[in-house]
Amino acid sequence: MLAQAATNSTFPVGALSGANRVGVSRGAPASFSPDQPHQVVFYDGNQEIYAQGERAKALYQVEFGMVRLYRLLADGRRQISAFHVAGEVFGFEMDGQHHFFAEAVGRVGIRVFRQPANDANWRQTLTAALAALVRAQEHMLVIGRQNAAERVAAFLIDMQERQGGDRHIELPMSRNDIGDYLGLTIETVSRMLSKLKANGVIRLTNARTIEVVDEAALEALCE
Amino acid sequence: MLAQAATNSTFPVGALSGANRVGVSRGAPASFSPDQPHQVVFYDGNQEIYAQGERAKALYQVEFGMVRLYRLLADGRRQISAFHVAGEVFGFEMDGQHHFFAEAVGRVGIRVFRQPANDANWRQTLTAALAALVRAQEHMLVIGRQNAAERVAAFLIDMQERQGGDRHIELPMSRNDIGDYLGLTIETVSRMLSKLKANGVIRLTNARTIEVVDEAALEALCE
DNA sequence: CGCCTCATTGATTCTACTCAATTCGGGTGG
DNA sequence: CCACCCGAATTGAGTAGAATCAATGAGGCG
Repeated sequence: MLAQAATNSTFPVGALSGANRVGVSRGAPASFSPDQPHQVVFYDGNQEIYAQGERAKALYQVEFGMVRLYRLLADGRRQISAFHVAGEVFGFEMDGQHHFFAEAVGRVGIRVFRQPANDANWRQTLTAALAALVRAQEHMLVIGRQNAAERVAAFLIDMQERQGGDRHIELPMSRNDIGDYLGLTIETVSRMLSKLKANGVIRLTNARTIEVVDEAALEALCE
Repeated sequence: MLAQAATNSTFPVGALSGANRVGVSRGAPASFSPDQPHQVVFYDGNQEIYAQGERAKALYQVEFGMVRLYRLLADGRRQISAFHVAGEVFGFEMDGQHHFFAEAVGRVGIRVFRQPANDANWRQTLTAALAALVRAQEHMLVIGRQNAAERVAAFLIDMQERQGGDRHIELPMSRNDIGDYLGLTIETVSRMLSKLKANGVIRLTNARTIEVVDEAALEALCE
């Protein structure tokens, strides 16, 4: 498990705000701190946080870094349903079981809340769950009805917003992850990024660092 | 709005159970009845229950019939994020606003709960929200990573389970709805159904009534 | 320095979309 | 009752877009 260390600082709210492109303010919970001693656990990149089918025993809040949630088909096809960044809560269960895999994308710090949803923290839990639900439903629109270029553009804008709106975006995840999130192959993701670059919409400092040059053009791609 | 009539019967729990194909028991709430006088409202087919951006003022539980939730892109492309059947709760809001459209598929009865989530009903609300979340995440796997045949097969199995597992399935929605749910065109949906029919997997009594002949073959398509 | 993984680019294939033409079924009115 | 009409569904032909297969390039690390 490799779970290391444990601090107990007050939760620093991630500086994540701003409305997304379809006019929904993301509503990450301002804080999430049930009255219990909780701890921060660290994971290295690609480490498993929990597995599908595993007995759920806690909720998790990202402290720093990024987490991916995904499911697999029998033949190995993978769909990443969400990336979670600082401040976001994940690990909701139904029937006491996790229905997805959760893994660290890079090194990540996770605050663990071992007590289940109860009368004291229900509101925070519900708020976090609804945020995840709205996000999931919005993502369905992207993967169900947008073409490759639009998906990549939507992804970049989403990442940009979640990193504070700066023109320089850091992509902690691989092309493979992006593909599995957008329902595309890694080649198509790469091609679309190259096209955006060729059209002067973005600049690729390196494979994992992107600068948005023409934000309007990027947004236009999202309809 | 056309909202008609109002009864006040005790809620009859829909006979909806059974694990879905990926081993998740669907967890529709056994009941949902905050201690308030609530009423059943009836809608005709294609009537709007609420609109995107509309101020949210209630939660809704399907009494009978079917409801579709969807979003639109600027150019009219539509993604249906969920169909809801008897017993299921929808209409969760964030920031006091609905983020989706809700419409009756055919004639439908809806129990309306006007009071917001509170200390008395938080558990039921959370359970319903988590059920919707798990469903949404599972549907992402279908539209993100499965081909047309697999999507249609998954849809049929899902409908079958939600109607009690009988071999005879009633599809209250149009091919257009199915397409917008699965991220396919109506022609592709039709072709896949024809292919399943040609292969002896299903029988089409009429366009809206399907009999599952070879359940194993259907499930095999879902991986 | 060389290896290994990740990313990019190219050539080709194939799935699902688009456009178009029937067909089917349900409802209406003569 | 039957003919007609209209929207929904099916079927067909051709095309476009993303997947696949394959080769090359760029970093990062021992």
